[in-house]
Amino acid sequence: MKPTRAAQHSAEVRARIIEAAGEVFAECGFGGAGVHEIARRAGVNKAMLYYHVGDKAALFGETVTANLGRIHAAVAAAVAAHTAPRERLKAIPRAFVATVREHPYLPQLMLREIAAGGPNLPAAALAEMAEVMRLTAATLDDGARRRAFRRVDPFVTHLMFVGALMFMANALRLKGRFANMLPIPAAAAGGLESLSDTMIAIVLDGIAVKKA
Amino acid sequence: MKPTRAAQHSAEVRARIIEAAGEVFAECGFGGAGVHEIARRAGVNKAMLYYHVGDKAALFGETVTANLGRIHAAVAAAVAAHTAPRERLKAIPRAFVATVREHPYLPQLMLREIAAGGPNLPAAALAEMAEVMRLTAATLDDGARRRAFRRVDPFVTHLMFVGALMFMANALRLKGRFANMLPIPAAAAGGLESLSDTMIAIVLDGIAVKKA
DNA sequence: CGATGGTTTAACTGACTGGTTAGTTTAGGA
DNA sequence: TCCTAAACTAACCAGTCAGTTAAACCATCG
Repeated sequence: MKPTRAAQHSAEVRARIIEAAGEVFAECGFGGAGVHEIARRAGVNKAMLYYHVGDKAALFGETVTANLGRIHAAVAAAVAAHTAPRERLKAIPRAFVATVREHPYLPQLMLREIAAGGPNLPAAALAEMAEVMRLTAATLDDGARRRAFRRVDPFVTHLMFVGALMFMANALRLKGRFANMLPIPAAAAGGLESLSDTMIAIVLDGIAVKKA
Repeated sequence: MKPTRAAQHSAEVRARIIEAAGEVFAECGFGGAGVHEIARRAGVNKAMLYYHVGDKAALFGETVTANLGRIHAAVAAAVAAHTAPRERLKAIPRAFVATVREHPYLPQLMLREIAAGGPNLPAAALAEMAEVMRLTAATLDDGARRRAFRRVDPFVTHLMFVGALMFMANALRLKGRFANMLPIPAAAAGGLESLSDTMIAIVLDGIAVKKA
């Protein structure tokens, strides 16, 4: 009812802070990140972090929850946009990749969060994760009902997709340093999109030759 | 030529330090880890870290390289122990899992290292990684020659296996907090071994039903 | 015995950390 | 125009950090 100019500005500052926190936490980890640097990148005084958001842990929690929300929204839209099981399943990693393209620090942040074991993860963040997993499960179930998919464990499948994608997104940054010791892999040249598409193709049709 | 008692003791202290460093880096990340805590767990004075190994970055590099070496050795042994392509490929994630069972902090450490982008990774560590990837590639190539496997990108396949495994190993620690919001997944009850076996089965035979 | 050199220790330093607070500026309604 | 509350700042605090140093320990060997 009252989107006064002040309130708008306040929300914008808060958003800037959370975005900056995402970058810094992704680059340095929770322990390595400094609130001073977060304030610097957000272009605000350090005390404003505490005024608008809270202490370092709150900053972290807000950041992670916001990013999980983005992923959830993207995956939900992708699933809704397709009906054919195969295309629908393919769309899930693509939604991840598209979100990552907009927020390049996201995979780093997520990997760090998972590695940390989530001591600073609010329940809301867990709920977002569970929602996304449910979307994968529903897609797999729908595909199985329509005789397009075999019945596979949705929990394992989802973890595999997400884990592999997040890992790949981060591993890509090491590509340059591998140049001397490995033949440059074809699929890596196209970036994360290419890796993702190659992966989903392998998982859909399997590695083993089809038995007669 | 001179495994004097003193030199032996020195090597043992060094090993204790590197083991302790692995634990602490895994739990807290590079930035969050304190050299004081590493020394405490190793049961040595803080200054001994600098005497036997070096500064914090050196400690980290040595730790990561040592653990990658363990994985490399385990995977190499697993590949050598099997000849049938399917069994050989299955053995690779199992080797990972077995190594993780002996060193529970390993997946955490690896995930954090990948997330960090490896600024403290010595070339030796990269070389170990490349060697392991080559083992996967060789297994896939052998399987394809023997008409047991389709030709798939070995780079993507390897990253997918390793990424998914490391991610799952870490995600398992969140299992308890998901209990209220998700039906407890069957495969998760058996721990990482079960998840790994389920995953490899999915990837080998694919999600899609086989076309006639 | 005493000298030697690798090993270990406690004490210390200066830089930096997350977090607070007293006080100032700005916007908006009466 | 004045007043109030929100937004903001600079300075500061107490504690922690990685890293150093000088002195002491101790096994070995002449």
